[in-house]
Amino acid sequence: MQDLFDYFEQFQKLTEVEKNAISSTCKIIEVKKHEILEPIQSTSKNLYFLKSGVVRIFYYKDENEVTEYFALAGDLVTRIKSLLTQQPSSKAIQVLENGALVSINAHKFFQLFDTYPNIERLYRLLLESAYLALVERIESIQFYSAKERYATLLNDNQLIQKVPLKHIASYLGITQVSLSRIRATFQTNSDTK
Amino acid sequence: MQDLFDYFEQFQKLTEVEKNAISSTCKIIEVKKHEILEPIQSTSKNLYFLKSGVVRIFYYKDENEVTEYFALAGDLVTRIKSLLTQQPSSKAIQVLENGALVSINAHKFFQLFDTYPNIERLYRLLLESAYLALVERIESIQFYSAKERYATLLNDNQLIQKVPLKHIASYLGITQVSLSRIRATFQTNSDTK
DNA sequence: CTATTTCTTTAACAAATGATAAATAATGGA
DNA sequence: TCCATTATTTATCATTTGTTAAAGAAATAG
Repeated sequence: MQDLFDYFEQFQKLTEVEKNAISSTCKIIEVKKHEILEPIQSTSKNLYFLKSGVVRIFYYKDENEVTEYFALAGDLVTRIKSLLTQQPSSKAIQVLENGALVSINAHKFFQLFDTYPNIERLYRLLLESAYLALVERIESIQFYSAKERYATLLNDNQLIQKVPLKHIASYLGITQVSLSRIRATFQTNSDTK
Repeated sequence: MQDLFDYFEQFQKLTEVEKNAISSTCKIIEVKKHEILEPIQSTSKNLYFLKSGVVRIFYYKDENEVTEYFALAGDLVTRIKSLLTQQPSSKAIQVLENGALVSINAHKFFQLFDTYPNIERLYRLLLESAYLALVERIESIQFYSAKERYATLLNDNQLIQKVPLKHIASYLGITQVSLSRIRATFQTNSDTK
């Protein structure tokens, strides 16, 4: 669990008591490639912290899978809307590479807030950080071409090596064919446009 | 200030003491059409709650204005990245229709968190709500055509009547010419696709 | 190791959007 | 009210992305 606390403490310093309280809401689970960690239509009960491996969140739009989010080691993974509303989710969490994650019982974790304001603060800071990341993602989606977004992914991420390109395509909001075309232009001409 | 508290109490019930504490961080200001409330390159010090009028957040991408967000009465307005990082913002807040807003001093407001965990909770719940709205916006941007998004704006919003179409176009991530074309198809044929 | 399935690329054509220019329409200030 | 400015639409052509189909490459199960 140390890696989880290292991550948390980038946001908020925690006492041993607080860490123990958090530990009591967590368990470590191993996951295997292709496994559906949380299926579509289930109601989310957990937050996950990815220790190793790769997972994604995806959903269907008109028969087609759309990947909404990729997580690598050190990332948090949640179907947050379902978690907060306790409604069934239209999204699923799937494992793309074998790994291990910390599963945090959200109900128990949220209950800690009344006793430990510092844990609520940690959570608040995590949310702020996630919020900022989303704002940047919106700018990237809305105001950059697919080619520019792919170029950014190439720089930012080890993702390209680890996940099927069809998932990358839907994550970028384009078809796989279109992504192939874009990739082809990167072979010869390494502009970004 | 009552409308602000009505809004807040949808998220978290507040005591009189807490409301007074919040009031001490606020002032009401009147704003006029075209006024730049916070210019580009300034560092954001305030959160705003719009009592009346219309404002937008915009920035420049390659000489072109891009509208990121519209706020109507009852909405919160923040350049959140700058507010949280205290770095100069690449974005500006501009008034589109005369109105009034509650300006909340962020530094003072955040300081209340140590004394009033309930106010931090309120803020946390506001963040959660804003986060969910962003997730939905991403889905809307990434997986619906400009035409579908415009149709949604038509239904959801009084915005269309109140703000110049060029701002709507950049908000939708398309050119004004393209929006004009889309609007033309709505005259004859009221499909959405 | 081979066969089958899945993934990725390529091609050809269609549809949507962008860029530029010009024509109308609407708005705001003197 | 009239003029000047700004906003919106229309037209034309270029570019990007989508769709469908098929071929080639890679991964996986038996």
